[in-house]
Amino acid sequence: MDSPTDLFDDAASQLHAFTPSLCTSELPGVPPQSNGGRPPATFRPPGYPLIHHLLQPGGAPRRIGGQLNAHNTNLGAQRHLESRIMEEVEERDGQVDQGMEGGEEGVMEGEEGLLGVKKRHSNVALMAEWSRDVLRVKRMKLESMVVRRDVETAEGDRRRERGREGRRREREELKEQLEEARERLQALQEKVWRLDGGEMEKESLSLLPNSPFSNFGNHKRREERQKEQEGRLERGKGGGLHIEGLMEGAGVWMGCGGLVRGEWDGGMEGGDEEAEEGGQKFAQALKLELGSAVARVIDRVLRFYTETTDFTPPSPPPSISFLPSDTGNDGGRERGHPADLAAALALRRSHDKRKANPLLGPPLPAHLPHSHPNLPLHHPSLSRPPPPHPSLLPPPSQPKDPASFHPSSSSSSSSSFPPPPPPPPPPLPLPLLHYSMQQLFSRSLHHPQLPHLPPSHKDYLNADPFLEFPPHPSSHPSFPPLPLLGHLDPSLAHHAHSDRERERGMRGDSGIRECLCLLNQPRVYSQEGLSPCHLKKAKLMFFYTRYPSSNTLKTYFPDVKFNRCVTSQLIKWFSNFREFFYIQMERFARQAVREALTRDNQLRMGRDTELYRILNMHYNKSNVYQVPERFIEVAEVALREFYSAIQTGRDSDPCWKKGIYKIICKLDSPVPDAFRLPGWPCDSTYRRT
DNA sequence: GGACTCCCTG
DNA sequence: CAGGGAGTCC
Repeated sequence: MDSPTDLFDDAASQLHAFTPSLCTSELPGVPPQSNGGRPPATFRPPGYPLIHHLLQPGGAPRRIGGQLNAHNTNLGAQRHLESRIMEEVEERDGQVDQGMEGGEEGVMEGEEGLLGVKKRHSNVALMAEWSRDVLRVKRMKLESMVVRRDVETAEGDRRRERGREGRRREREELKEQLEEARERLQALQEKVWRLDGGEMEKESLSLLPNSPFSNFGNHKRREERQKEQEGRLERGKGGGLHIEGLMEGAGVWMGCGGLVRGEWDGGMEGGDEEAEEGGQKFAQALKLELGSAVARVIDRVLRFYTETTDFTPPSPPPSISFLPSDTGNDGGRERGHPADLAAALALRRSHDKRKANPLLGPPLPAHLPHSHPNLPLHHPSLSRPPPPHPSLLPPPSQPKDPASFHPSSSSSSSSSFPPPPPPPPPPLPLPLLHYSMQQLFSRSLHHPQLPHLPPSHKDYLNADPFLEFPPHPSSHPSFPPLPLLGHLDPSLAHHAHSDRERERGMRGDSGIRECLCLLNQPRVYSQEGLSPCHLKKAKLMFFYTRYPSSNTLKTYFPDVKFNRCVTSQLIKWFSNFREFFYIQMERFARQAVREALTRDNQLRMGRDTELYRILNMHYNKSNVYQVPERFIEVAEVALREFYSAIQTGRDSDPCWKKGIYKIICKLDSPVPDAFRLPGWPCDSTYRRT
């Protein structure tokens, strides 16, 4: 963690372990056990994970941060711009010659134009966008250079014959084309800026005259500017860093510039073999330089925010800090450590972008008591075997139990409703630098330090006996996120952790854990009303408790400011849940009576039954929470009670359901502690990412 | 009387 | 899912 490159690498690796795209379902054909539910190593190899795509021969325009959230209005325009830029590069394939040298100069100056804008633009989010734009331009340049080298090699013989005169003509044509391209780029840039809210200063467009395809030559001017920039960077260290310093000081192209002027140019001036050799050298050096330069940029930006946040909190309580003060001397845990920040940034970003996405990874009840002490296993009116009833201990993974109760069991549709497959994982938001920085920091400031956690919130960081993993965590959508595991059950976390450690080259994740710890802390400001997220949580809670007390509700909705209205609304919700539950039970029980399904196993609610599907659809619509076995047991009890009452004619009594209600209300089980987490399950922090 | 629940209705 | 009436329990 000494060099910025290492730092960047480490942060990226940590991000890797928590990125939402790391879902096997997104990568068909990839054995889950081999990658732990994450993409194959080729997706982002160690070394420069985030810039790997930059170094692909074909440019591999896989946009790391391409998946912006829906409310980012720049997304479309930026993607468009990017693709157009790539087209520009491809258009020049086979045409680019030494004239590009001037184009490179244009890149440099274009960057400076960008940087000049950044200096005036304090918006953090935009800065991040800018940084990506800069990187994109650089990538484009890299690709054009590689393409140029290939073209040079292929056309070497021909060029030898044509001689210098032909090249001169080519160069002139190129200039024209480049000029044309420059204008198109300008138009695209203007579009982007307009989308940015139009608050860019006119000067921001200074990029355009200095675009990558103009201003041939003029090295001297550039060097002077570099010196000037370095000077500014030094000054910035004294009085607060400027964004320009971050970017310029990274010296992304300084090393390459030397190569361009030296070996590359020399090769071009000399023989063709020399040119080829120089080109290869240049390409190699370019790769290396680009990798480290990007790392430096990231590092500087992160460092910038680390330092900036030291003095910019709007009204932070005295005790507030990003990380606990007693986290030891681990470098990765240092307050505001860039790696930590990078990880947290990505988490916050994914959080912000996937508010509406389904949760992933809630627990299953582990060590679940398979028979409740008050569980009515056998109704006297039913000619069933005495308890323990075998149907209350169903094999959880029965693919298809022909004897299971199917609501429309007479039809072939009875088993045609397996639980729908989990929805595809949300797109991968990976960029490190965006408005999420602001989100992260503003939110972090609202989080008290860990030591200030109220006892009740420290408790739920402990192991939870009702947490359980699916048989194949790596491939199951309910696999909880590592941080949650770590908080809830260290032993469970260990298993997942070890896999991730292997993948990440045995790097520690203490830093990211701290960040997640931070994000998991309760909000200082309670919410007045109930949100759809609360409704979602309430529905999932129904899997465990049908009759929660108001105190229980208060416990499990810590981020809600309770008043009479909110309390009664929550209670009303559960009343509605029960109503739906009982209606379904009665409905399917009556159907069973009609079809004379008297055998025990015909009154079961397997996971492949219609009844299960309906209940799952109602309480777990996104189907990303595995219905706990306990709930299935309770539902089966209710089903049998209804069946028994109907079969024996007790349903003629107006109060015939009351006995059933009384039985069911005794079957409540504890709600997993994960439900106590504020923001759960909607907060992406708690999802498998 | 307050809290809670069920039932009905929209 | 919410509103409201009616019933029950403490």
